[in-house]
Amino acid sequence: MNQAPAPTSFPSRPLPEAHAIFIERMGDHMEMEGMPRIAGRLFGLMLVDQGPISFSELAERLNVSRGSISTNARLLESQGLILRVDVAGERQDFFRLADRPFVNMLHGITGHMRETMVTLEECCFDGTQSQGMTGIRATYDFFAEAVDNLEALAKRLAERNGGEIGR
Amino acid sequence: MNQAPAPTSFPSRPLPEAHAIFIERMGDHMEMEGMPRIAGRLFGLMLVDQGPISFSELAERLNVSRGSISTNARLLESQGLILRVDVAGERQDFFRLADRPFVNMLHGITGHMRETMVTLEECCFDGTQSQGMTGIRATYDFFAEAVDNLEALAKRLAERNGGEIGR
DNA sequence: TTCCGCGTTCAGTCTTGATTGAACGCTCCA
DNA sequence: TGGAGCGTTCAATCAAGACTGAACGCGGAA
Repeated sequence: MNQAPAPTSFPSRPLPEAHAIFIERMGDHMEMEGMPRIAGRLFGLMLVDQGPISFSELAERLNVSRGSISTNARLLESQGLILRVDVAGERQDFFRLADRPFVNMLHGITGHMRETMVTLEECCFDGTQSQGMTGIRATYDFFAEAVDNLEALAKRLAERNGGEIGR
Repeated sequence: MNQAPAPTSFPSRPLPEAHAIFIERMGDHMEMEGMPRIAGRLFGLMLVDQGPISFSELAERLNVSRGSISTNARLLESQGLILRVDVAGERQDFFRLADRPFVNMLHGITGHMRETMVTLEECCFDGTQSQGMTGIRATYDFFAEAVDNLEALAKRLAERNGGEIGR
């Protein structure tokens, strides 16, 4: 969205064309989802090269500032999509893809939905019995069912070893 | 997000407190989802008062300009969340809640995901067999499974008459 | 102790997009 | 035919927040 550095950026260590496209697509997608575009590109890069990749190499291959890597790597880390790891004899931080990034992603989504549900409870259960209450209850029930559904999907993915990406 | 007119706005025809809170919460939620805040508040209003409500009454009750109602009502209409209806002897447009707004909402979500999947196919199936391909395939498969899951949920909701909100 | 490499933070810049209000065109009624 | 009511559109305004680059603080090495 904001300040796209270049329509398509080619990293210093060239990637197969398909990989480069994939990375940009993940940037597009994450941006649509309300996250910084760089976070999406970073996640995309780690999906094609599961690392470990050093902090400064990330900045080079994505053509972004170190500040952006710092911010966005922390973001992905906090969501359980990537891991910060030590590499023997190296002072730099290294990152690799988390073990089940998509399972963790689903948990992040349902976590947010649960938070919204908590704020909705204030309206749902205020004691009064007005006409409009049925729509509010229906909304709450919809959230509840969606959360159940997504968590069931997460559970299924987690139990399947095919759900494991990365090492 | 942008330019919130007031922390909490109370419509000209006062609503029960819980309804007013609910409307703002839906504004918050839709905003988080990347939609205009007014669209969320409008959807929230129609969930508690399923109408038909006239165009100008919507503007009054939400304390926003007619231009905003025009834009956002069209948006919700395009997503199948509300319906524009005729009211006998009235020149104004009226709106009511769609019959299964949440089912339609799910279809909108899966529609977007399918579009993303199409763009991913370009990278997935380019013939080459590089190492990073497994991550790309895993991403694609995750999307496919999530779409199946959400569409199954939509189908279940649609088949249940409890899924019907509005008249 | 000094220097250098490294990650974080923050002020500054810039883009996006939400919202408004006015102008417009349409339709219906007098 | 004129005017009023109605919905849409568009330029202008404004806030949010993405990204950068520089400054900073913290080690470890010389």
